Amino acid sequence: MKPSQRKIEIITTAAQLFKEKGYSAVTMRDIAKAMHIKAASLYNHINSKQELLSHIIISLAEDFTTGMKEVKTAEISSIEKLKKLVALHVSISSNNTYEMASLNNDWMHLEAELDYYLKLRKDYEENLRKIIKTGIQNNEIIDVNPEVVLFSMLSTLRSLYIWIPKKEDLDIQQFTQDLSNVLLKGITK
Amino acid sequence: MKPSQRKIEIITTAAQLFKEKGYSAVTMRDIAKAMHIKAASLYNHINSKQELLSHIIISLAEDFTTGMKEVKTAEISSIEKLKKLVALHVSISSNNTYEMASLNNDWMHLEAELDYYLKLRKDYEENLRKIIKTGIQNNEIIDVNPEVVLFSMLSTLRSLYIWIPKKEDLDIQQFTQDLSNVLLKGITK
DNA sequence: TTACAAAACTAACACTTGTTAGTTTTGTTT
DNA sequence: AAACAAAACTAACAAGTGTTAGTTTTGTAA
Repeated sequence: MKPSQRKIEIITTAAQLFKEKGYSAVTMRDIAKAMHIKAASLYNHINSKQELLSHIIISLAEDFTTGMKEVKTAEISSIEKLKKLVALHVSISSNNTYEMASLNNDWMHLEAELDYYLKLRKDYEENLRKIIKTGIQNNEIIDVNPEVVLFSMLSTLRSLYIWIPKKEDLDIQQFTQDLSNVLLKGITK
Repeated sequence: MKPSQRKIEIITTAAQLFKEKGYSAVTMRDIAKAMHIKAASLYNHINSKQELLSHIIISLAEDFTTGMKEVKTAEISSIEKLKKLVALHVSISSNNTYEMASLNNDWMHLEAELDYYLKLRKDYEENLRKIIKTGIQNNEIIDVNPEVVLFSMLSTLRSLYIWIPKKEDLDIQQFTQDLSNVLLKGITK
């Protein structure tokens, strides 16, 4: 059973508030007020506050997992794979700026689905690590500690949700290109 | 009047808990329990929960401000300035892994000192932006959107506190060197 | 040993939290 | 107009929140 329209509205409102103050600091009364109803009315549509967080984070995490699966099985070079992952992150982040905040900052407040989330994240990181290591073996990527490359890329990609909405008239395609250049080719002449 | 030893212990304990769950999800009873005392006893040493957060964030932010002031007035190339900033972030982050979490994730819960914090952060970002722009004009840095460079560097540097403690026997000097290479020269051969 | 301050304690406060139960309103279909 | 479900409401709960007041314990200096 997929969520009703009203439930989706509640989840979206919750995500917006979670981005501003974090899951723990947002009360059910805050969410209700933003929707111009009373807190108790929310429970005609949802089961718990936790369910809101869970839906926001898990569906996003699964989007990333799906994207990674496509990239890693593609028959392209390691560098091309990394470029595709940059595009994946820009795409998902620009379409889910609120939800990405929860994914990054509130995952530790997951209860029932914490283990599942952690597995998805670990798998994602290991796939990315493999791509980088293969790239080094292939001589596509410089011979530097792969952990540093992994860390640096992932840090930037995970912060996109903060920056994208700050730039009003952002050309997503141009931005993706620029970011790929900076991340892969560096900034030095 | 500088904080007493016991007050420093409370702040440190608080910072550790804030890193795990965030400011809002940590109660005074949590902090007290971690110190094997009762919550009310904390108030013999501190004035409020807010004071804990404020001390953690503001003193760190001022460290960065001090570091930036030294870098920007140094008579070195733009690239050298960026290298110094990488070293500054690695140094502060590795010595304050708990506190850095609050700086990154809980600044919005500051009350009296929110405006001051925002000013420090804005000034820091503008100084970094200036260094990057000068580097582009100097032909030291490739001609790409400086906002993308700023964003990419800062995202990575701000996430150091997550990664550094995960690597147990990390050679800080080597790591600083590797990170500078990856951020400035890129990863492509 | 007495005196005193530092630092712990117990008890309680006013308020906020997520959530439930039961009821009324709203809107649509017969 | 009658019937029914969807979605709002009021009222309340048990538990947890930061903090205060007043008291007792602990450790140290006279």
